[in-house]
Amino acid sequence: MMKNLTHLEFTAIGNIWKKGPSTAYAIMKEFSTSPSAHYRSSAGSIYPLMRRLHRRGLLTTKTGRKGKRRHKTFSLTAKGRRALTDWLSPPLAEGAGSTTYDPLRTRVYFLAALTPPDRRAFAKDAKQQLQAQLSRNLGERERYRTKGDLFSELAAEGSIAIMRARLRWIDRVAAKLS
Amino acid sequence: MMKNLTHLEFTAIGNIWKKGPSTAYAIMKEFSTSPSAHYRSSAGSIYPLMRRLHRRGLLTTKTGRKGKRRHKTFSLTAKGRRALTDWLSPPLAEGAGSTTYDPLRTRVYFLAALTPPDRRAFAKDAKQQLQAQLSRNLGERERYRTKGDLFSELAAEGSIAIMRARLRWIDRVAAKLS
DNA sequence: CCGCTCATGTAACTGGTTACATGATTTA
DNA sequence: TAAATCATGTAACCAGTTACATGAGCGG
Repeated sequence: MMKNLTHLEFTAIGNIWKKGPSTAYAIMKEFSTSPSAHYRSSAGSIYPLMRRLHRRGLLTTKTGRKGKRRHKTFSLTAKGRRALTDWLSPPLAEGAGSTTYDPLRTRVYFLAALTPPDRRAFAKDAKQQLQAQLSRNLGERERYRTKGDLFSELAAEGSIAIMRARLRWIDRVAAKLS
Repeated sequence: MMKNLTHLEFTAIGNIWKKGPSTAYAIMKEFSTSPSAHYRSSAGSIYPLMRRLHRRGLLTTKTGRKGKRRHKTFSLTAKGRRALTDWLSPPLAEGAGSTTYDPLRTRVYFLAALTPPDRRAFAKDAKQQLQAQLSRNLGERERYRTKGDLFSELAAEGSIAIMRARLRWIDRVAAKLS
């Protein structure tokens, strides 16, 4: 009955559930401050998305004013709430546990196309990027911890675990290159 | 000068470099047998993609025949080869080392929307999916090992490392839920 | 001879990107 | 008072999805 929403749509719904009634702008900001590159979404995607969810009956709108500035606040409907819990409940959509996309890994498949010194340069650069990202993720977890947001903290621990695994892996790759 | 190709385009180029001249069909099959959900591409994306790369001068075509059946074989040009090495060389495109998208992690952010028993059901299902995927990844590595394809084997080790990290993480999540 | 695989494509659609455009309010 | 932020949107574009369509060759 409820056909497949995109991951962006689910995340928007989830955000509204978590933070309460929000403007499209607030959702957009939330995405853009996320450490994951997947959620760097902009006005061009988020405003049509909110309209879509509204048309589908997952959100209600209320237009407010603050001085001369209007703003539209979106709230979850019962149907929207249900969409969220369905998304979180088994059976999880195929692919939820499947291999994630990793642009570094994809590159390693073709690393033989480089000369040995260039391969090492690749590994070095990759490692630096991973380390920089890891410290950002550690900061993110701290912020959630101090806010007392347990589930976001657990999620952030997920990214940390993955970043550490990728770091150890890239070290192994580098070791094989020398 | 060489503006951004998509990850799919780079992977197609990489495949041709690795396997030599290939038909669009062969590339398509290669993608569809990949364990990563990102490469489940189909005719509708791959044929236009190859044409695009050809128009851009990264590939050349040669039309052959086998009986009455025609097939177009694509080969890498020098420019295509250069696009591949550029893609693999530092500085790696921003985001190559950034946090990867993980549909399980995204869900955990909103897990508080479920009742405690449903949260545990989520974790259980997630774990099963991860385990199933992990064994597929182990098989993949074995296949590469026996073929003697070192870099693909290293790449496969990357997915294994990540899958294991996710498994340990989901266990920690499950532990926090009880 | 039936069904699968090889092989090539097209057409309609859709979600997301980039860039543009506007204007009010807040802050340095 | 200038710049940043809040807030809303549109328009052109593009890559990838789904579904359709065709036909040769091969193995059981």
